[in-house]
Amino acid sequence: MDENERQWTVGELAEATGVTVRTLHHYDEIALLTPTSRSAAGHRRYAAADVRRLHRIAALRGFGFTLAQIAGVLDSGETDVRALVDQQLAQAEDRLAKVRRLCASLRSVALALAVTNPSPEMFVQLIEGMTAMENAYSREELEAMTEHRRRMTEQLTPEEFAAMAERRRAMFEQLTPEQIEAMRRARNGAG
Amino acid sequence: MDENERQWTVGELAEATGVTVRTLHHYDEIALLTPTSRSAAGHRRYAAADVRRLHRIAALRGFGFTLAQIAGVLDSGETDVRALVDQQLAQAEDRLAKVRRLCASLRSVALALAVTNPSPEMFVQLIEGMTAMENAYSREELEAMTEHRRRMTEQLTPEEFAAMAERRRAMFEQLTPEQIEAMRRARNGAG
DNA sequence: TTGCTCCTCACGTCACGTGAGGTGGC
DNA sequence: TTGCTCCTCACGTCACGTGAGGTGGC
Repeated sequence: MDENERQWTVGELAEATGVTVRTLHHYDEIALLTPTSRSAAGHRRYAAADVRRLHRIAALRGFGFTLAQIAGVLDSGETDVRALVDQQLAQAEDRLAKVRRLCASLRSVALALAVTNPSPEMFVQLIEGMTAMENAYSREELEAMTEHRRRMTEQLTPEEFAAMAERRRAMFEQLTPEQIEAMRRARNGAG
Repeated sequence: MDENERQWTVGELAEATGVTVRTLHHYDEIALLTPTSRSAAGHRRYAAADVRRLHRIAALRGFGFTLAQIAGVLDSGETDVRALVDQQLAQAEDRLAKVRRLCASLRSVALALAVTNPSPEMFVQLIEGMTAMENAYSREELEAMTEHRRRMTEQLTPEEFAAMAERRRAMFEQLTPEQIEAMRRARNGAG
């Protein structure tokens, strides 16, 4: 609009907003944020309108939207924002549940490792044992999900099965009952 | 070991364990899980030992480890598992906090959208407003993090600044005080 | 002989990171 | 003239997904 309007170079804009220069190049490449003009030498010149658009992009990114979704919202007026948010929320809550379980599992493993520093083999057996425990403690999930594990177990020879059980027992024997209880609580509690 | 030992083809193993055939191909490519033998025609033949290794891989993946880390744990005996778990836990707790905030934000946006179905422009302004609110409600973070936003605001002309404030005001005017309060609680509550 | 499974390339995904090699403005 | 910033390729990331085109065993 105004010839005297303040302009930004990529570097200036990057520094001012905290994104990288490469990110601005990328947004230009995919036509999400194209600078209003270029200098004679081909350098990008961002105007105030571009800066505002970048702010919007950053805000929407903070809400977990993909760049394609953001482009849709910013450029086409026909986006069903309600469906978009609902879908995004469902995804986020799904991830939340997963990350919670992961944290609980890792915390209980860390707890076990705080008292012993096992060899990698023992560590792997601890993880396997916990994975088995997890399955044992959510029956419905186990039923519903698959019979994979059981089928796999059936396919093992009795000798293999016994060896597996023995390794697992040996692992848990190293822990005190209190530790095992703590692990269980960590797993089932505020997941 | 035993010539009569049960063997699996890729398809059988995939079906039995719930991973895809492509995943098994991938694990073979990166030498994470190489079938014990191949048939005359070059078909992969997995033995019981391979199946056990796949189980271990799956268990470790469930704990969020990368394939490279898993290879390290399974193949080299020198891995510092304690450091590995601590690092993984720190990462997971970080993600947990982020996903929690994201969920809270999305829930409050969904709440606002439950009463009105705004145009994409209004929606973007709502998001921007919430981002601003978020910053307003965690002073220390704002101080600590950067002055980016403030610098950006300073770079706007007074007219632009006023227009921004006006748009934001118009957006919030559409909401009842109760809705705004609920949004605040959603943001600050069980984050 | 017909299916179904198996094989090996090889490009695509998502949002950039990271050089490589060269040019322009103060 | 020296730096610093800018430019455009173009490959790499991570864990596979998805065809493409062809072969092998029941």
